[in-house]
Amino acid sequence: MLHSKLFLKTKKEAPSDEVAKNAILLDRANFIYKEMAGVYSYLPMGLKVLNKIENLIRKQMDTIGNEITMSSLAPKELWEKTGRLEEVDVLFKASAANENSKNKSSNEYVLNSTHEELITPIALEFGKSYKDFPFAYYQIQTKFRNEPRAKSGLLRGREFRMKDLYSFHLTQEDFEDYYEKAKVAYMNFFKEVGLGESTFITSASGGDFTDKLSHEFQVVCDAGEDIIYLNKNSGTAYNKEVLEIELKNNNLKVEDLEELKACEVGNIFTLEDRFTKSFNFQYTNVDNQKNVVPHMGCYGIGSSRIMGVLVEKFGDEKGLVWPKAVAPFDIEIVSLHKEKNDKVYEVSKNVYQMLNRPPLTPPYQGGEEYSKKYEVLWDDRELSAGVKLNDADLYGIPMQIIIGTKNLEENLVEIKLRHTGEVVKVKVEDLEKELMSLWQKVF
RNA sequence: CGGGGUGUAAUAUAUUGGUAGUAUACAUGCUUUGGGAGCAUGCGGGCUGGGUUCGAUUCCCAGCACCCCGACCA
Repeated sequence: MLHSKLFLKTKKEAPSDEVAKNAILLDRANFIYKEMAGVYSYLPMGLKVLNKIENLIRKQMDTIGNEITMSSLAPKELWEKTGRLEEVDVLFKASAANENSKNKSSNEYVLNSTHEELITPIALEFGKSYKDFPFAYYQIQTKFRNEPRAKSGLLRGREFRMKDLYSFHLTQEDFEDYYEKAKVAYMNFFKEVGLGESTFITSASGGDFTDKLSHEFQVVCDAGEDIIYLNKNSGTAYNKEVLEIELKNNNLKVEDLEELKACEVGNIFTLEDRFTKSFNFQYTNVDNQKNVVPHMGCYGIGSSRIMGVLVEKFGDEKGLVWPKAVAPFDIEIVSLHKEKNDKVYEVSKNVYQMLNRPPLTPPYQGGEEYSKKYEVLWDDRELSAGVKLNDADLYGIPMQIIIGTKNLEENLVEIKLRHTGEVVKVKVEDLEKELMSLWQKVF
């Protein structure tokens, strides 16, 4: 991708109305655009990051469920049926009533904050026989919650991206087995996205539905709103709200645990028959008897929140720093050319053509030749060196190849690793080889 | 939802009860190119409503928006 084709203009100054690191850096770098409190649009590079995060989620979820997309808008009757229309006070309700319009429809809708009300009627169509079970569906979608207090950039929004998966089972044993599989898939994802070492599964209260199984996935992060207690010996952690019980159950003292600030990036919990009952979701068993499906589980990951957490954890004073698994590009060529026909420009162009490959698309498998190449952003703008070097640091692309007149006189270019600041000078003809070994060092 | 703070140009800000200034960005021209270049010219501004006043961007009140703390977080 040529930088000149990207539609953006970075900002030198932080926005006056933001304090959160993720909000400031993502705004300055033009990854996101603020529409209102807790509501952001995603600009080209921000969308690339979000998509990469969500594709990593897909990769894991495809091992335990089928992807679908449900509607954002729901008829309010579905929510009435479960009694949650008035119960959930973060619910956005929409009305089609418009006195000035010829369309006299006055239907009322819900902008879904979660999709139990949608998935259960869908599942009911297909889960007719005991032979159909178990099964699971997931989606990655925009959610709407009228948070009383949206805050901290992408960390707590009123409109945000989330993966939600729902599973249906006939026995407790089968449900628990699946629940553990989901945990594994979740931790695999957190490892891949660059948060493996700082993500902990914490037991938590079951919310409004049940006091049974419920777990949160907490990333240790100063910007987080939650407090977790980590048992360093066992590697297990507890949520503040269940601390007392867990201390008792595990025969521990508070002093044995480390208190840490954390941000909840995922949760999984037991719904039992809370929703299958509401919709009278019945299946036929082997004896030709009808029963309500007894076990349903719900599993969420906040993909846009993860983007914010990554910035909070890895961003530095110069700007964003992305793990290579989700960076908008693998490499940025910072081309300090004077004009579009000088030597620096020509060398940059050759390097770009040598290294660049188009973005991977599903199923995300390139050939061997393909795997030796990279997604490259070439800063081909005719701007001063300082602007380009600072922008490159701000974007946080893992590797920079800096090509300028001085080094080129000795046939050298620089490779800079963004996350360590390490700079290596290499001969132009050795560039491809050096890149391959340095790429391994990028986190 | 309770408490606190802030609303001036696309962005960041200054000043003032009487003609609103600077920087960035943007446009044009020339000079520049290894860490946010220089000169010149140009474009562009007081959240909304009410009150006080001869006169309000400034003072007062209300609303709205945004940020922070708390409550909340299905």
